[in-house]
Amino acid sequence: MEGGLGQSYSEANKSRVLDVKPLRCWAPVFPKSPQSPLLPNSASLGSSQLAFNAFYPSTVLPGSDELNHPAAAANGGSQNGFFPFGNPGGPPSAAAPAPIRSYKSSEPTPAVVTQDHGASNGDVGGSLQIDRSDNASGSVKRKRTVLSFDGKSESRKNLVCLDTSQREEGSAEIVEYVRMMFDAVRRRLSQLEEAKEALISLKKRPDLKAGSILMSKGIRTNMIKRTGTVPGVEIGDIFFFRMEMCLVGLHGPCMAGIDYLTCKGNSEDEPLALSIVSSGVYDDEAEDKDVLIYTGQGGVRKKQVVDQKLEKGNLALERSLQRANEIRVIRGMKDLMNPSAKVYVYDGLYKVQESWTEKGRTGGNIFKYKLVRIAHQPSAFSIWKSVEKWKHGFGSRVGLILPDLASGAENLPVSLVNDVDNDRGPSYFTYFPSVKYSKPYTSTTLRLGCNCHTCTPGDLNCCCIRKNDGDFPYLASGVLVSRRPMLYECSPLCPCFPNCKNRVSQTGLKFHLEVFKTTDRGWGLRSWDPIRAGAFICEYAGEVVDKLNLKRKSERDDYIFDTGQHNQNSLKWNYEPALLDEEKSGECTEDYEIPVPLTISAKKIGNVARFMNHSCNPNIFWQPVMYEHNSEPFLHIAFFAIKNIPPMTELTFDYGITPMVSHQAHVSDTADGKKKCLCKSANCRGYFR
DNA sequence: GCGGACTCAATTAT
DNA sequence: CATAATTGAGTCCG
Repeated sequence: MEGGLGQSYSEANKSRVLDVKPLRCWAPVFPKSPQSPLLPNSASLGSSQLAFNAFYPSTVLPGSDELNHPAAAANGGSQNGFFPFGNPGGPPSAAAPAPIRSYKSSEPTPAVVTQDHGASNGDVGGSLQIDRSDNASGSVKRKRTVLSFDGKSESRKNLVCLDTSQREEGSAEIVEYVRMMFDAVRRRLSQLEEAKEALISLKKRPDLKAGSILMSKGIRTNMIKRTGTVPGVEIGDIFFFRMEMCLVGLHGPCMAGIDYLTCKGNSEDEPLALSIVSSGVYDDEAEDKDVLIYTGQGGVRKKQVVDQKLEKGNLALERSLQRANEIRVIRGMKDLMNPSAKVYVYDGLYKVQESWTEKGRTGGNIFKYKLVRIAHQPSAFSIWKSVEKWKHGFGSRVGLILPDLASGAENLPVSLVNDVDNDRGPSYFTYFPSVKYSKPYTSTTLRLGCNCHTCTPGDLNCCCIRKNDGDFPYLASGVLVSRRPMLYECSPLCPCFPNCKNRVSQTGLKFHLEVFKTTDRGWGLRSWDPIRAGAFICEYAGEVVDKLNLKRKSERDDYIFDTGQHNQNSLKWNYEPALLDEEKSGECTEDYEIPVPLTISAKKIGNVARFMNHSCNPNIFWQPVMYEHNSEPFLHIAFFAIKNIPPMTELTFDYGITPMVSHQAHVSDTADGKKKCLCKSANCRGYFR
C-alpha cells in the first residue's frame, strides 16, 4: 500500500516534528491534540514549545488536500491511529512525500510480498486487515529475497504479512497480532532448545532469535518513531522481553534504556527523548508511583572510572526537559514468578522536571533526571505497588469479603472482593478444585503412563512425550507452547515425580486469584499477579453430567461447560511453522479432538473457573487435557493465558456457541435464547449463547 | 541461594 | 558500510 493515506499522513506528521526551521510556520494549521501520536501535547506546552509544534514545512505537502490531514487527524482523536476522514478505500496518493530515511527504521524484507488490499485504512471498527499470502494473484510482486521460500510456498499459506502502512502505524489489533506471533515463535524456539539440551548445552537466546525472525519478516509495527502515545499499546501493558517492546514500537532500542529521535538536517543536533526503560542497571529511584529519578546512560560496566557524557540519550533527556515533551516510561522489575527474569510495565507518559549531575557509586559523574507522571492517566505501576502491599498485609484491600473463598482447598488463597455495591457474595456452592466423574470417561481402559523417572524434553523414549507428537508440551517455565488437539500429561501411573514438568494442569493454582464483583457483569475473575502468555490458570471444575438428562430436567443451569458446543475456531495462537522453516503444516492444527463429548456443571460444586465471564476478545482459552486417575484416563478442561495479562485485569474466555452464560443476571435473554454480550471489546459479536 | 563477574547477543545511530 | 554503544539474560563461581 505504498502511497496510501496512512503513509502520507505519517510522513507529513514526521516532517512536522523533525523539521523545525522557523520560517515556515503554519501555526494555524496545527491544532491542539492530546491524541496526536507524534507530537507533545501542545495544550500543555508553554509558548516556546508551541513554536516547536507548529512548524509544518510546505515542501512535504503533496497537495492542498493534504493540508487537512493534521487537523483532521488531531481533531478526530482516533485512538488507533486510523484516519477519521477521507475516502477509506480511496486511491493512493500519488504525490505522497518520499520517505525520510533517517526517521524510519530500514525497510524489512517481507518473506512473501503482500498483495494489495483494497482498503487498508479507514475502517475504524473493522478487523485487522492482514494479507494471507495465497500467491495466487498475478499482481503479487516478488522480490529476489523471496527465493528461499519459493519452493515451499504451499506450506506458507497461513503466514500473515503486514503491509507498509501497518508496519509504520499500528492499531490494537496489529499490536496484538505482533505480540502473539512473537511469543508463539519464542515459545517454539525455547521448546526446540530445551529438547536439545540433553545432548549439547547451547546458550541461545530464544527471545532475541524470535525478535530477529519477526523483524526480518516485517512482522512489527509502529516503526515510525513518535513521542507520546503509541497506537495499540495501552498503559499497563506488560512485556517479558525487551524485544517485544521493540517490535511494537513502544521502545526502539533492543538494549539501550533511552530511545530518542534526532532532528537531522538541523545544523545543531536536537535529539528528543521518546521513551525510557528503568530496569535496575543504574541506581534509579523508582519507588514512588508518580516520580522516577532516572540515571543517564554510560559509565556502567566500564573498567575505569568514567564520567557520563552529555550526548545521545543523555542529551535527548536534557533537550526534552527544555521542550517539555511527553516521554513514555517503562518500569522493569524482577518477575516474582520467575526470579531470574524481568517484567516490564508500560506506565504511561511522564515529563522531565529537572536534571542534575552527581557523583556515581563508581566515582564518575552521572546525570540524573527527575521524571514526573502526567496526571489523569489510567493506573499501571501503582497497581503493582498496591498488590505488593496487599500481599504483605499492609494496607487493607478495599471491599474484601473473604480472604479465601476456597477455604484452603487450593494451594493459594482466592480472595473474594466487592468494591462496587452491597452484594456480599455469589450464591452458595461447594468449592472443589477439580472435575468429578461419576463413571469412567471412556469404556476403554488403557495404560497410558510412561516409564521415565524424569521426563526429559527431547527424549522420545518417553511415551507421554510421544503422545504429544514428540514435543514436550510445556517449557521449563511451565508455559504451554502450542494448542493441540489433545494434551497428554503424566499421571500417577508414571514413575516420574509429582513435580514432573508434564503435570502442569494437575499442580494447582499458580497465581493469586480474586473473585470480584464487576460493575455490570456479575462476578468475575482476575489475578493479583502478572500472567505470561501460555501460563496455566486453572481447570474447569464441577460435576460431569449427562447432557440428555440435563435437557429433560429443564432446571436452569448457567454453569455448564460443554466441549461439544464450544467454539474457539477464530483463535489462532500457535506459531507459524513457515516462519521457522518447519514443514509441519498438518501437525500444527488448533482443532481439538474430543474422543467423547464432556459436559461439566459447576452449579453445585466448582472452582474459580465458574466465575470467568465471556468476552469476544478473550485473554484465556481452554484446552482438553488427558491423564489418569485410578488407572483410567480422564478428560480435563484446562485454561491457559492467550496473551500476557497485567495484574487486576479480568480473565475471560470465549463462550462460543455454548448455551452457558455466567451465573448472574447480567445478560438479558433475547427471544431466541441468545444472550446480549457486554464484553465491550472492539470486535464484539453482540450476542452469545 | 544469591550476587558479582563475565559472556554473548541484536539493533541502531554514526 | 563497518563499527561503537547499549544492556538483557544467561552461565559460572565463590
